[in-house]
Amino acid sequence: MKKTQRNAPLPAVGEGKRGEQGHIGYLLRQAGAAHRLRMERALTDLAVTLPQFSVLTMLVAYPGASGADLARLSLLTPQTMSVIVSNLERNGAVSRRPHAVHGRIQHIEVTEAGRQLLAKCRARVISVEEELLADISRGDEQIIRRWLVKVALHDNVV
Amino acid sequence: MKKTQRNAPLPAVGEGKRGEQGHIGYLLRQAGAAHRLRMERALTDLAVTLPQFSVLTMLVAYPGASGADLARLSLLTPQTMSVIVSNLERNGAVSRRPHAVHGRIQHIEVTEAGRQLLAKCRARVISVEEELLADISRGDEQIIRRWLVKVALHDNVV
DNA sequence: CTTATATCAGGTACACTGATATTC
DNA sequence: CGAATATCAGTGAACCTGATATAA
Repeated sequence: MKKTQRNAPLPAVGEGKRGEQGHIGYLLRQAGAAHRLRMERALTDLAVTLPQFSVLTMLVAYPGASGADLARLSLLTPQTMSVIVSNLERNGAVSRRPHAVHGRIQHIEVTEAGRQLLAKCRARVISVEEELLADISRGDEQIIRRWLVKVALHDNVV
Repeated sequence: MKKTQRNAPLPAVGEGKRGEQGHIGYLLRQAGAAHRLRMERALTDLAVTLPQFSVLTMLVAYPGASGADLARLSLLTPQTMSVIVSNLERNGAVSRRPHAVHGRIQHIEVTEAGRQLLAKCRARVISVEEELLADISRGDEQIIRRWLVKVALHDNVV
């Protein structure tokens, strides 16, 4: 009668009562959380956190961005971004350099060690990312991509 | 809250060089982060964090789940989940109750105050969630939903 | 004087590992 | 004993608000 309840795992996201038809925000949250956790675990060996990986990636796309720039891109406060950048700097992945002419601004740049680190991160992460699109048709992929961009942008303003 | 803006901003997610065709993981990360931030800000007045909201939601779906159950559902360690539940308990939103028969297990239940709090959270969050599907056709919505569930589940096993 | 930038100081919630106790 | 559960202790990265200093 009372079998072990420990081996009776609760149904997860897509298996519950409302399942696939549940709140879209719930589904996005679960998907984002699952992906984030897989990413974090793929990067633990390299002692790189996901925010750090994200900042490194942004810095390669926009070399010499300032802390304020990065904060705006990530929708974070300058103070929070400063912590992340400081941790990267402590690990030798980036360096701060004062703006040539204009006063307070600090350019942030990826060091050579940082580039190598980023390359390693990408190698670790590639299989995780490939899984995201496994068995998805090109047409569906475009629909999903457009939606993700729309969600990401939506209200940078507000 | 937050302060930003004003200076020539860098192009964001969908506007960059690769834009919509960038790494799908990057797009998912940005979309998830943007949604998470909007949610957090919608909930700040209620002093509820997103992990707390998520746990409350799960507890309503699976009343009396244990900390270990919740940890498995969220892909977190039992210790981490214990912290989140403790914070909810401190705020009177949930209560722990020892299992009638079996020893160590603690059932966690949403209190009446917790239910009311959750209702308020949902009211705050509803507009954020509605935006997610604005201008999305029913057909595309189904494609997106299926993909999100697939991403969320994917490797609960591994 | 106003705005943008950076940074210091302080605090909280999450997330991890490791160790311990209890129960089945 | 081993497996599952809960919890204590400690650490760290990330997030916030508020205050301060500097520069355009």
